Amino acid sequence: MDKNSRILLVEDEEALGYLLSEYLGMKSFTVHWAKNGNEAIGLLERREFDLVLLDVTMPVVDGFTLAKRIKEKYPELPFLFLTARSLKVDVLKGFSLGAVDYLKKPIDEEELVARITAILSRIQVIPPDKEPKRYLLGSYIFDAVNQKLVFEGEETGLTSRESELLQLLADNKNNLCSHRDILIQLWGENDYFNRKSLNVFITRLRTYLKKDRKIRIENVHGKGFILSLQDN
Amino acid sequence: MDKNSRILLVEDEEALGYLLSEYLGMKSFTVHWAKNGNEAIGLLERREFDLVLLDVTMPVVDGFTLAKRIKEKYPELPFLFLTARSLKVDVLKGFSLGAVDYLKKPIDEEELVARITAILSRIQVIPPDKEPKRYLLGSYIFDAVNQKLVFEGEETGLTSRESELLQLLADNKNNLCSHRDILIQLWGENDYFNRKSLNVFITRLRTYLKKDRKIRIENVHGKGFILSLQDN
DNA sequence: AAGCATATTAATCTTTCATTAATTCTTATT
DNA sequence: AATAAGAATTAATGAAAGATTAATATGCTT
Repeated sequence: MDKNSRILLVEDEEALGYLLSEYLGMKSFTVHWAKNGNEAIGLLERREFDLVLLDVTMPVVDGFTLAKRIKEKYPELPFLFLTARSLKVDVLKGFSLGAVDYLKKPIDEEELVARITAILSRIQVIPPDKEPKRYLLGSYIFDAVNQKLVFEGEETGLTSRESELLQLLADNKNNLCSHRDILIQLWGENDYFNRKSLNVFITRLRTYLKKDRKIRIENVHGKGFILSLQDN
Repeated sequence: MDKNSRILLVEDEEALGYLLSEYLGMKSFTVHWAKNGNEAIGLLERREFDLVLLDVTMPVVDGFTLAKRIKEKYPELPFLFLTARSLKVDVLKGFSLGAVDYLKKPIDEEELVARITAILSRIQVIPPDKEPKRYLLGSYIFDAVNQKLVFEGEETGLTSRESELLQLLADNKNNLCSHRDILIQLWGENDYFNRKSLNVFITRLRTYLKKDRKIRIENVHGKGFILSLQDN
């Protein structure tokens, strides 16, 4: 129905993933392509989607497991499977997990678009009042949805990138976030230039956070960053 | 929800029609079997259904034609095709007529049930929640029903759009309303021009609201707007 | 059909922000 | 200590988004 719907594509095969994201992009959907389940989970945490397109056979976190998690955390978010596993038990399992559709590869692209469109047009457009997601970071309160950082009542607006990055770090508080994961999650690609860009954002977050010494962003040389919070 | 749902089956083949109505009946759906398009039309007028299962190839009134009539007269009633015609053009035609699904014969009965169940479970029960019609916005009182904004006894009439927009923002006071949600909610579509239009209205609301500094419409770059109210 | 209120489109100007670049500072390795 | 790679910092840039004002179109009411 409404163009510009945001689709999360979870597909580990390079070729098919590329093909689909290009094709759907052409059809004026906004596509984010996660190459594995963990990437998908991260993206779901910090971006909004209207629909998820799931492969079943994937390493690490398979599609069924991912579907289960989606159903738990985002019960209103429609997802559908696109898979080579056409066994009846798999189909039934897919639907029993709450899938809206179960498509068998190879799928005709036009039919895929028709089915996606059919699904989206049946969705209620009532914005699901997303609760402000807040993190307690020392004396700071970080509101990820509204992109605000509050220190003693004084609030600072964050840009989208700043906010996404801080959220990713906060979700892994006191744990290492590798360059690689950060770049894949937020930039979609892990290359030299994006890494430079990441450094700039780290610096900016540090300046925002320097009012409370208990919280800081540490660097692990050659590995990544840790948002470390000293308790006491 | 899904149990005991009323299904209208439109199928001219005796054998398949019998089989399906028996099977679906066993699964505790209430099935009415129409053997041709005219019968179906008659039944639709006399009874209520939750879903229609349509064959395409039928004498007199074919499935596509029937689908068109259903869409016109009962736009909310979901229908799906079950047919031997698996040509791509037919599939696309089916969806373009508003079908929820398009199944190719022969279909596994269990899968059919799974798909029907999936469709029925997505039928939206729109909660008739009563919106508050009067809002306190700092020193302003906003009366959404009468589209009035009152500041120290002095009232300003708002236009419908202005009022709708302010109400949406007020319902999400201190929380981000994305462009997307605003546009879809108020304009029905999220495109370049409507977005420009939205900007104009934001400007207007801001001029109305500038008598009280505690209330203001903030912009979150690339995301949307926040009606922010400073307490105290 | 004229006149008014309202909504949309257009045109112009301003601001924001991610990225790139340039430079200095750190750390690890030899 | 010398070197190279990684990291931090600051500033510059250009494209996109937003704000504002004005002009046009749409639709009612009389």
